[in-house]
Amino acid sequence: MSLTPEAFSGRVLEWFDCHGRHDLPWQRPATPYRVWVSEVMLQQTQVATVIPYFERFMQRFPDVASLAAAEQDDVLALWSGLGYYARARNLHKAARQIVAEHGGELPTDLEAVEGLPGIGRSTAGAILSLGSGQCHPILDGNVKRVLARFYAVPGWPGQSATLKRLWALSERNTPPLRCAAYNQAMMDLGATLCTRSRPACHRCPLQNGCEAYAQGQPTAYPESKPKRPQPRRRVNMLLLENEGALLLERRPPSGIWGGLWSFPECEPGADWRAYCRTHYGLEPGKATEWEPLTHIFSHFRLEITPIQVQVIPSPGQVMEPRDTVWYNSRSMLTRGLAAPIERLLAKWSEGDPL
DNA sequence: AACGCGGGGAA
DNA sequence: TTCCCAGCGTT
Repeated sequence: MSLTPEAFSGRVLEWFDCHGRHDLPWQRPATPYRVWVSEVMLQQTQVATVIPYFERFMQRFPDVASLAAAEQDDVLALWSGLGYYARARNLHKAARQIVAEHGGELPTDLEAVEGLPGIGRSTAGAILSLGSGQCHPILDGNVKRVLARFYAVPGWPGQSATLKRLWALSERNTPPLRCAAYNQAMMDLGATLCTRSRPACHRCPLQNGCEAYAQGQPTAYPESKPKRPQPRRRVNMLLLENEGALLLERRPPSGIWGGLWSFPECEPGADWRAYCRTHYGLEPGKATEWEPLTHIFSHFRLEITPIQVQVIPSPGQVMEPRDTVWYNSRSMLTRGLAAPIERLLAKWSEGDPL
């Protein structure tokens, strides 16, 4: 015999008033724009990590108009280190779309919000409930976990049947009154008590009635994604150095580290000296191979072998038309950099004090 | 070393 | 419709 929706949301709201989070940066004030930016940052990232990024972002881009007017480089620069850079590209694209198609204000219609790049059903529901006082259900990772445990929902949320059930449960329990508080409460519950490992069931307002708890194994829900072996990829990164500066090149607009700045890459077996000449018009000289470093993605591991090469412009060769810049450790770089690239630059700067 | 996160786009 | 992609922090 499970709880009525009113009883479920009542318990959650009562808990929220005492133990929920009421002073997150995007809650004061909770405008649609601020909630939007925060929700996108929170899509793949935990609250503690997001907070400093959010503060910097709001300083630089306080509203839709300033974000829309910015260069993508400046947006990616503020996103450097957060990961999943498609989020930043979509945020920027959506801001321009809002200026072009919605008069510079976030639309207040659920379907219109959901139509913006980077915003799906859950993020749209969060923006309009937390930011505009409307009532819509949400289903982020925290809510999925709480509901999957309380109702012992089998399967993992990547399966369409499981996802459908979870959405139905979220819809059913979301109350028309205090909807924003309820949504925030469910996220807080999942983030602080009903955590992935070691949930604090003894403090949970939903303990009584929770089917996973009754079974004695709350962490069995939601089931985890079936995993497969991870392929390994190797790449050489060329740290081309000339007069105390390193060559950086912008990566293609989509894919890994899309739009970010990185080093020229070359296949492990390839002739990187010839590669320097033909693609960059640079004559390679003295070279040092660094210790490889491994960067882990969810679906593969990337083994990077950095090769530091002294280069001079080659008289006979011309650099191909490429999006490049010479990085000098004294110059402030306001461009997006992936985490391992940032580390390599730091390491290079240490070895090359100016 | 394994895990999880929300949405987009290709298959 | 179903996979596959992506980058960190946490455990």
